[in-house]
Amino acid sequence: MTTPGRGLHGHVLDTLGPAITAGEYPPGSVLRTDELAQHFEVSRSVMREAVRVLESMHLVESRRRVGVTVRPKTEWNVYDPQVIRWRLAGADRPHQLRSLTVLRSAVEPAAAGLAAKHATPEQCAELTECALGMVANSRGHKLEEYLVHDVAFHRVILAASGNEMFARLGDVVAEVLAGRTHHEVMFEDPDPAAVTLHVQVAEAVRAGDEARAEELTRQITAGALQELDILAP
Amino acid sequence: MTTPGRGLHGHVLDTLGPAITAGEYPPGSVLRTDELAQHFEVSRSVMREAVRVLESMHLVESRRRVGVTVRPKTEWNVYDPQVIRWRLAGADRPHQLRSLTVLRSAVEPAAAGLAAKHATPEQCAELTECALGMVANSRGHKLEEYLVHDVAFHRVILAASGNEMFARLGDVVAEVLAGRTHHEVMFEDPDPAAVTLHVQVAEAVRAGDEARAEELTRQITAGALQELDILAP
DNA sequence: GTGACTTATAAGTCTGACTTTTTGTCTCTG
DNA sequence: CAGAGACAAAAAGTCAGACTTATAAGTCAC
Repeated sequence: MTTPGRGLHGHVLDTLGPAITAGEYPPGSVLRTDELAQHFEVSRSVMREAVRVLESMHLVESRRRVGVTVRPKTEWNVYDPQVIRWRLAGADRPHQLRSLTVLRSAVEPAAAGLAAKHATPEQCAELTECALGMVANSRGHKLEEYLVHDVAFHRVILAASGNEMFARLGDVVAEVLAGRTHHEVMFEDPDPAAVTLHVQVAEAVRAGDEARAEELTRQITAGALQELDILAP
Repeated sequence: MTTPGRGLHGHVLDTLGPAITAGEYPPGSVLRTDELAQHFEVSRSVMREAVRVLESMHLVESRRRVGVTVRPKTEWNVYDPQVIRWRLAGADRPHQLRSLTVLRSAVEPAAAGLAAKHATPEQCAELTECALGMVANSRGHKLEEYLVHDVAFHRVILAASGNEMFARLGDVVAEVLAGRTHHEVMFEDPDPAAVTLHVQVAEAVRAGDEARAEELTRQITAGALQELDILAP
């Protein structure tokens, strides 16, 4: 996670960003730099820096004589980790979680397949270690410990794929998994079948069995999707 | 494409961004705001805005008493369209194209499957229109016209999936397809088999045949991957 | 060598004046 | 009355300079 509030402009972003991504300002809304600066009690320079950042995320557009206009949702940089975090913290958290889970379902099987081809011995070892950690914490309401190993497992898979675009989705997957454990209904121990699947994926990757690693991971993500459908049909 | 050079800080970014993403400044390199401002002949306020943007892309980190340090590649926001564009324009263009093509291969089949479920009649119509446009321009060195329809086709698929994360990859796919036509070896007419596949995908989506749309799209992206392997084994 | 103190440094912040672009309006003319 | 052109106002953009703050690094006593 990046350091939040590193400076005044960071504080402004921590308020404005969530507000915009939450849809508090409908698309086309016009903000004025000076007014915002007054409202947040910062200088115009600081406010301008904040606006520049929002602009780089395509959340707003700054035009002379007009002001800072909010862009429609369809133009936002929805892959920006900061934007993802803001949206996960806001009202459309469920919708965002669903989008990300669908993305996961597409990416992770492919990543697992590549990992079976490219994973280093170290990564294989790490993978089995994570899987064992999941097994060890799969019973007795040790959800937090389980989560740590689950996140680590998927991070290793994504990194071992050798594709940097996949690797950078590690944070996203972490958010989704953490969200599931912390905010959704997850009082019970994790599904034993899912735990077994993770162990098997680790085996398949170690064995270099591309097709099997992909298929098993597909089953894992299918489970995650199913879980969503049960919670919010 | 976003408007380039919208203001002085934009011009600075157009130079600094490509330089950093091209690896001209190795990770850990320290830049100083004042020096940069002098070098680009802009005021410090402008330079600071540019640095803030680079910081939001995780390309650099600004710390007091130290300066602006370049972050390692692994921390960059590689999904930022701007970063993608910079890297595609630079030296590791081939590497970047490969990464994006692999991402495509994971995402597009899934998107096509969802599109078969969710596409509106209008989107289906648009899709067949695009496919027909591809057929019409598949012979006689009309590569530009073909590209336009090809890009439109994949954009519609991604949008029709109903998943906003998928939809926002439209620009990425457009870049990849354009790159293939413009910069890689592509003197001949497109592969007739690929053209046929597109027509069939349009049919499958219209028919609501999820599995078939997914499988056919998988064949399309597999072809794109194979193409890469031929060009750069 | 270790710890506390000092200092130099570069980012961070604020302010006020000035410039530039753009849009809405107003008028002039056909 | 409509269209073209001139005008004025508004808001972002730019700049320069002074000041503050955090902190890495060096210094000195112990």
